[in-house]
Amino acid sequence: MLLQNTEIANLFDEMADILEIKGQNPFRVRAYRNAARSLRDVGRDVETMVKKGEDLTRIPGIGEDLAGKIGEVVKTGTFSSLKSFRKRVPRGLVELLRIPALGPKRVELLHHRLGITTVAGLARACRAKKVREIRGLGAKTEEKILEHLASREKVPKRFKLSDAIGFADAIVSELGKVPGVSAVAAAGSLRRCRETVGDVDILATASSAGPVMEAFRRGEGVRRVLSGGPTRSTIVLRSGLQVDLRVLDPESYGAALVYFTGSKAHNIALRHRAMQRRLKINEYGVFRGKRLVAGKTEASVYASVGLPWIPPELRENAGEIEAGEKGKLPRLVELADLRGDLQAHTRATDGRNTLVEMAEAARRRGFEYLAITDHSRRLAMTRGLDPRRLRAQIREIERFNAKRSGITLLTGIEVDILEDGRLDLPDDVLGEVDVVVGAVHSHFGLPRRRQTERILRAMDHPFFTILAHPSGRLIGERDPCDVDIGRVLRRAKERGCVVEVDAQPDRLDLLDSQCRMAKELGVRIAIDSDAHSVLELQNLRFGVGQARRGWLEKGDVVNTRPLAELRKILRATRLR
DNA sequence: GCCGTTTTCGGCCCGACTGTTTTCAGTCG
Repeated sequence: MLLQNTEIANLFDEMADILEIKGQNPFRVRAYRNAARSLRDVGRDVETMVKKGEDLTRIPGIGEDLAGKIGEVVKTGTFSSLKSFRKRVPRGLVELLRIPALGPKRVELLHHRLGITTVAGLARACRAKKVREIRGLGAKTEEKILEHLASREKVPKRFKLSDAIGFADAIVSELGKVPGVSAVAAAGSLRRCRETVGDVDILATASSAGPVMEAFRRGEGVRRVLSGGPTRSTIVLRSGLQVDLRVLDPESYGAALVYFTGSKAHNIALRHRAMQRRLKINEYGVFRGKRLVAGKTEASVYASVGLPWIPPELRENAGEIEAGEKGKLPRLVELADLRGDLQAHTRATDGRNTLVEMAEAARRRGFEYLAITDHSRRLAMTRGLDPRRLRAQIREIERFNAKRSGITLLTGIEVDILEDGRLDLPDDVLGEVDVVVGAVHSHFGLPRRRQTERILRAMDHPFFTILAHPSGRLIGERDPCDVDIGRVLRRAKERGCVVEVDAQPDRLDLLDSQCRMAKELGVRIAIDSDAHSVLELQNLRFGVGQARRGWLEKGDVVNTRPLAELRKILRATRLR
């Protein structure tokens, strides 16, 4: 759905890179970058908008000119001014911009003075110590480039949210013990619950910055210190994760938290509002002239520009500011709202705990219900259930529920959606369980039309309850299937079935933008752990984060309902 | 190249750190 947007955004980013290297008007460069970001965030397919003749200039950052260029891309796959600029700038130069310490000025310098046009050429020049001879560059820069080129294969570019949170929590807890520290918190994309995190930003307030900076740079697991000033330091952990620490005055804490939580686009929009009110926002506070007027808390910063506090997950400049202005911010779903979980596995297939262990872990979490949804026979490597074994499990669950142990198990199955859209078990046995979770586990590469029809057909099955991990992506490993998610969600609405946010940290599927689309369509959502062990019930926090990024409220999520109400919803999904 | 309670021209977010400089440009977030 939004593939086309991303492709156009990539072309605009490339144009911005080229213009930057050519030393063009920086504001023109920024216009392309803003437009690219806007396209990625807009949540509507611009290709469709173009074909329907809709007005693209209503998208923020898109004016007459760029609207025309988008039209050109939809028609031809590219736009003519990009093509002519590409001829004037060797393609390799754009790649050089990705190297730390190299920006447009230095790339142009390297090109102009040393004739460098490729990464390989740059590496040769560095080894021959030619780069340090250029005025404005030096030996340190040369070494930094070589070091980066040597290590860039080894280090993953972005970290999964769950991994980054682990590292961040450890550092926050260590820094909290340093004498004189009054507050420590992780900000950045981690706080916004982005599915992956490029680096971690940590803020601290302290009576004196020295000791906390010292503790940070000497901390456990620090591979190297990239920079270290009196108020800011950057380190790289052995895992390759980069972490920034900023130490501030308590009076600035809220302003700094806003600033370093981002997103960048959200902050820019806030500063625009501040400018209109003749205020200035920076990481130290909100200022009228030189006078500090707010900044101790986040709420004070937002209040200074006439807004309520905005939850971090919404801070993407994707409508949250307008919603805040009108008092229409969503009351986002919270982890504590969940009363149960509708996808979990046991040792019957590929889970690591028994049905009773899973039930007790869910009860300890305070859950009222848990659906047991092991795999179906098609997934042979998990020893998927055939009708006989599924019926045996149903009996086992009935016996468990008869004991009234403080939690109710729902019977279920995660049934494979076959290549042609049929389900992997016969209708009669599917009719015997409470929850039929349909999932694609094979033929991920079908062309869009067939993949979409396959899922639609499966959802039309009379006993279909929940569509599991609809895109099938595995973060960093497998791209999403080519599915028309808009069609799938519209059908789910008509059909009355539920669509899942799978909370596994490498799935987080539905994607955030798709959650928002689902909400707008009024599709019912389940946030499921997809736990394969008792520990993995904790995944739910990531699913809730994803749902919050998609603006979902308690009322949108079926497993916030008490059991009796949930049962009604489940029964209503059955077409016979 | 975008945008508008500063409205069709003239602005455009802003501060920290590094490396190279000898007072600052470039990069980064």
